Amino acid sequence: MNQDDSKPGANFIRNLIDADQQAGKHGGRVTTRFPPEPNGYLHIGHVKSICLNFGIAKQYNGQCNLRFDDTNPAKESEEYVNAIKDDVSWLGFEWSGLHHASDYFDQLYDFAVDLIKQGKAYVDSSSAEEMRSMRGTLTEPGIESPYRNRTIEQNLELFASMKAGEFDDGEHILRAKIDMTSGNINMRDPALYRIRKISHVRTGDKWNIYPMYDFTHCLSDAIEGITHSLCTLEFADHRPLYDWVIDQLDTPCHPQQIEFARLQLEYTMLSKRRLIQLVNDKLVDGWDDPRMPTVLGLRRRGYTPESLKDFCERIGITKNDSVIEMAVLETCIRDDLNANAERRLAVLDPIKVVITSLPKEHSQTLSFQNHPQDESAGTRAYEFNREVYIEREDFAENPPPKYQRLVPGGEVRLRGCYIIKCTDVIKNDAGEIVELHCTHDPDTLGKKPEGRKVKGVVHWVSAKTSLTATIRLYDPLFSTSNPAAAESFESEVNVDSVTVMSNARIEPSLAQAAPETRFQFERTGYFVADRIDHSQQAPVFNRVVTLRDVWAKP
RNA sequence: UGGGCCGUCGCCAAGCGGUUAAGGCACCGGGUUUUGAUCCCGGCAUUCGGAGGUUCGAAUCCUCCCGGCCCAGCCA
Repeated sequence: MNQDDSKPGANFIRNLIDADQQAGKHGGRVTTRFPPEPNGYLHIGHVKSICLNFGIAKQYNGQCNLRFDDTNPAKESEEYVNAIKDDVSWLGFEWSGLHHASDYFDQLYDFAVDLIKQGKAYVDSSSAEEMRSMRGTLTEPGIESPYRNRTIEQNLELFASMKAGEFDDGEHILRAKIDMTSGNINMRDPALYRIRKISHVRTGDKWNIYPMYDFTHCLSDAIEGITHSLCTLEFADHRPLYDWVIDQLDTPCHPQQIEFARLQLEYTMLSKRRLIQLVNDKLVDGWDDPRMPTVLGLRRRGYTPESLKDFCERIGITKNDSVIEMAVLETCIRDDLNANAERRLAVLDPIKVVITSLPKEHSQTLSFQNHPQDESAGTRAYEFNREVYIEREDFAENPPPKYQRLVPGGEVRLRGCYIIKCTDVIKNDAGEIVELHCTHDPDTLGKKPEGRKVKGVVHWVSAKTSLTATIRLYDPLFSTSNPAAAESFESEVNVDSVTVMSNARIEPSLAQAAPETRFQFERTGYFVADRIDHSQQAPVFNRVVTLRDVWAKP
């Protein structure tokens, strides 16, 4: 429904790039990159960054690379690399170049040697603890390492030996020689290379030393000709170092690092470390659990790429430390599915209704519209019999005020069918309602009843032709709006966040739905055929989101 | 209390010296409706964290103050 090329909203980064374009910076070229570390699955926070980087490249007819920041072999794996590529593709983005920071290890090493030759980097043989104690504190300057004045020749030799594997992890480290008294701790002789005698997914055992983020990222950007290097706010303090490294070395260009605020969403938590914890502690069923804020989780839940992109467009890009309400995300998927999902009937918690005014063998084929606002979606045949199921909560013996569904002696319309009147409530020995007896008004099919108004409309399925299905309903994974702020976020987990309706009844065609097909089950919400568990024999649907419901509001 | 960053409606967010201070979400009405959905129409900041100052004119410039976020990995 949305025209795909609607103008993106203004934000400070686009304003800045407009100014760069105006000034002819980079010859008018715009190149961005999305640079994840392959140490976990992507979540909706990454989607914000992906939409920004790819969106800007598209807007300015530029390029956007996908680059894996794989400089810490201890944490990274191929599994994550593949998952990240799948997620970006599923979102609908195509990267211009696919790179790995490890592709640049040779060049990076040469840059480091260059720095040593300029006297701007040195090998420090202090232990990690010693380094920490010499770094100073937030308010006190650090002190210089006793190894800071080694000669260029000594440094060159030591660094070569580090590379050759002559030392163990932690024995030495390559540091930039900047300023131990800087107010910015990142400038107090930051580490550039550390010894890590473990093999790397892509470079195997070739390297005994691996470059640090601060040395790698800026140079990788420069090597790729990135013009605008967009990252989150916590890297703002690293920008002076980013610029320092590039300024010392002979690089193809000097990208501009620009920081924006990370996404924060209510009732969830976007921290890789903690998401891993949820998975490992089995608080969720995996990275693709429909309650997870991961791309895989949102996908399985039924969110569409379009809805996520719409979400990113709506929340904007700023440096404000803002927290987005869940309602925004839900509105995005409702808007998409309202326009694009076909309607079906399904009863989550069925109760049988016998229409006693109809003969036992009554069978009638009705025609239902697949979409109320879109004729082109067509119609489908829908069978009506003497026995149907309606939602248990659509009948009330003692209705609350303003209840407009079925009550004893009351009338309600079966959606797309007749108006029925409840004549008897059948209970078992325990006093539970097991069945309702109703009569129908034969003169109300496709027309309003004579002389009275019947407000309530209730969805239903035929007892004879409907199929049993499993339908999962979800609530937020956390019971508090800011679980990350809690002492132990795991105690904030909402233990009742999944409700499995295993006796739901669905109209028969639904069993044939391909996995990941989305529908609106009228009056109960938007649902998706589960991409893993759904089959024709055992249909399984997940509720993506409920319909907006003014009546249900607390 | 060192350095960096941020404060515009309940939640986001445009705005960049002259606007009646956009828009979205949420909320509150009202209309249409065989989904209490959708859709439509209307309402919703005389005010921009606070106080001073500059200016004919300030959310936009200056000063001070208040509040919040980030940084002391051989993680990214």
